[in-house]
Amino acid sequence: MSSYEAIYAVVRQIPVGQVATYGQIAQLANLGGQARLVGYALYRVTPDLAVPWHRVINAKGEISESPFRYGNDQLQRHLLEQEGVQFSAAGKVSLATYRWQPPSDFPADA
DNA sequence: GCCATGACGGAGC
DNA sequence: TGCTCCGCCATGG
Repeated sequence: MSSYEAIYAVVRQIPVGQVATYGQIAQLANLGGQARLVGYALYRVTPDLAVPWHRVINAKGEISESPFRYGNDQLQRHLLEQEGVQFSAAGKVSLATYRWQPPSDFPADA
């Protein structure tokens, strides 16, 4: 059993065409902002969990590469582009445009 | 049970 | 504007 369940649950709430930052996920998952745990959780996520990990990026709107993941930054970018997310020339996402805005009554814990 | 590491974030220089 | 350092918590050896 892992405490990552909350993290996965939150990530699964991210709608198509939108993205969320690690810090945002951490907050929604009641981690208080411990983005590291989110990154670690996504690090050990597997396709079996059916978690849209590709919609989670860092606070800079960039995709963090992970050579150990089954999908590299190229795949993540590709998946996002398929969902309608546009990347800047620097390979960054406009958080101001695609950042997921969770409802005020988001069931982070309940 | 302790030590080291990790898809980050924010402040400081 | 860009880089570096510290902090936070959980997992793995």
